[in-house]
Amino acid sequence: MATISDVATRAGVSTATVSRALNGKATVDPELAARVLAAAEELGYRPNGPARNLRKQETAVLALIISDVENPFFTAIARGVEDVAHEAGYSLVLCNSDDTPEKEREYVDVALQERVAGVLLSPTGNEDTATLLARHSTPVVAVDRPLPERASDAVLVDNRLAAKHATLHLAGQGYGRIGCLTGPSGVPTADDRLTGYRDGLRAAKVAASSSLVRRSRFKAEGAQQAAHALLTQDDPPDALLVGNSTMAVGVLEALAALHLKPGRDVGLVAFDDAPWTTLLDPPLSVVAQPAYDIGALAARLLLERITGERTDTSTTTLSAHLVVRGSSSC
Amino acid sequence: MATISDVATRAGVSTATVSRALNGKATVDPELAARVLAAAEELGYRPNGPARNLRKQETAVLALIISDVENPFFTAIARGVEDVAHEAGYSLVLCNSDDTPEKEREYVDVALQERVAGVLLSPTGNEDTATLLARHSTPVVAVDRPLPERASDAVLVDNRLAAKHATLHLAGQGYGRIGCLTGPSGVPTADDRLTGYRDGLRAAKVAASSSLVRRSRFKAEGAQQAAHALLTQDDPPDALLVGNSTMAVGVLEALAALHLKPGRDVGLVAFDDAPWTTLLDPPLSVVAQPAYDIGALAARLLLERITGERTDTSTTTLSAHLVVRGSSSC
DNA sequence: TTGAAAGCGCTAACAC
DNA sequence: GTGTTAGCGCTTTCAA
Repeated sequence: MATISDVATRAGVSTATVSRALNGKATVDPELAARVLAAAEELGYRPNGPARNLRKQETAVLALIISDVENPFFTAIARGVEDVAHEAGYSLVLCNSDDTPEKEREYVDVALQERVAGVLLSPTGNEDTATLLARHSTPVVAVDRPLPERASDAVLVDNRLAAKHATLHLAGQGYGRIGCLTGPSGVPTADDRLTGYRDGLRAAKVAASSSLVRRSRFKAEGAQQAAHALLTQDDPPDALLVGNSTMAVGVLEALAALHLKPGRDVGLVAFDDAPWTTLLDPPLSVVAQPAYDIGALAARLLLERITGERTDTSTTTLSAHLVVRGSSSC
Repeated sequence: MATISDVATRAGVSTATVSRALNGKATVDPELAARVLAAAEELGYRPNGPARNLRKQETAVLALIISDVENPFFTAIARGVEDVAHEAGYSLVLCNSDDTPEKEREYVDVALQERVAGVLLSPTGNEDTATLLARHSTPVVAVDRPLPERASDAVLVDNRLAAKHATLHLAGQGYGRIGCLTGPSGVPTADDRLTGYRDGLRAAKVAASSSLVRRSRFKAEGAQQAAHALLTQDDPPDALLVGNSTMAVGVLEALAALHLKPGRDVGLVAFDDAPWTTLLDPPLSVVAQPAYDIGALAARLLLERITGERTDTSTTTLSAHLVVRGSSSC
């Protein structure tokens, strides 16, 4: 593959001039610049990224570490990040941590090695990855979940408030035994939603009971089992606040298997809007999170920090909004 | 950030020894190796990726260029690719081409610049990106769609046959005016599905009519409009083969707006299985594609080519299978 | 405005 | 088994 000196030879100039011409530096004779451009074109020259990165001690790459690209919520975030990154001339390395501290740690290591310009991290709650990044002074923005014990930029959603609103809504619809199916303990979003749910019960003066709360991974399968257990126990809930749209699939399957109809038999509100929620009968009430915006904003913050435009740390909390549909009214 | 010579100094050895020790070369005195490891650990040393990449003239990075990560089919592919890549110690750069030749071209340029080890490409049908890659002898594997006019590795799905089967199934269920809603002209998967649909009509001896065929982007919105137009015209179809699950959302919305029920009023089969398809009433019949496997296999092929284990080009065509549910029987 | 030359951090000959 | 050294391809002083 052609190098900068091949181009220089062909254009009859030095490599310095080629570099300057190709990078659009002002101080280059137009005629020489044209010759350089032509030579580069003829040779199909592409600057060697690693060489440039080494020399400049910086790369135009961001890393996005999320739990799972197959989760539509994270996909939307990824899309937001990618759009902004691409716009700014940055590439995006995608990493699935599967919510395991080991994989997260491994990916942070890769990011550090490759000297990525910055990292967007939806942390598992594992402390050392954050300190690791800090030690190497790589800019980080926490996405969807805060970084434990460390002041860093973060773009979050007010899950607690959203869960409270959703719970109040269910109570207002006349459901009296409202349950909650949330994600694993220790995952901030899961915990916040549970706390918000309890806030809601309290505000609505509805009795809380630990038998109405279940946790599972943020996946359909676990949620299905948990929902089944919840609905077949003594004194089952008559409504359910569900942790995300993937879990909602499991819950809806469990309901169908028990011949229970959403809304009529069991009131339902799930976190995350998804295109298919309106197709159900009845359509699913949801807490819609601005996932794309989270990603786009986080990427913008990260870029600002990378370029040094901003040095103070900021936590932005976006709000989610309740979309009431048929599944939450008897 | 600590460099290899910092580690060398601290361990009291040369940089060569550090390099050897850290890369697990056999010929290093165990005691020295231990000292090196300790020094590296103490300094929080991370080898400089760009420097190593420059020196070795290779990177452990793959690029995945797909039309849209928000499409669950591509997401599943991405996940398959990432799992295999990660297993082999490779990172993955994610690129959304939005099915535009310009963005695709742009991303191929980036991949070339960064000297990625290989590219997984779901091409728009634009010829020059393929030749570009070939000119620079970067290994490529085409994913989901073949590379135009060029012998390269490819992992495809037999869309034509699958579409034929689906159409035959609809005909067998007694639908007599079967329509087809597929993707943009020129996108091979869209065209193949249309061809297969026509194969099916012919085999079933059902009359074909161009008024029963519509195209739109592989998105819900376009599909909704197209479906609406199709269903409100004179002599509307009584069944529809739909191009993918995203389009299916649009079609189902259009049906609901017209108070038409899938199955009873309009038979429906859509490409791509999705978790929510079983939640509908009636559940949606689909053509399930092995998306994760496509990604995983493509990544494996690419890695084999990168390492030189394989030099002959191969085209693997996986088959999709029809999953009959309620939406395709009156 | 242009060129010569140093050097980013690493690995791989090569010499010892 | 270990050290010395060249050089990957680029950008950026520094001189001219």
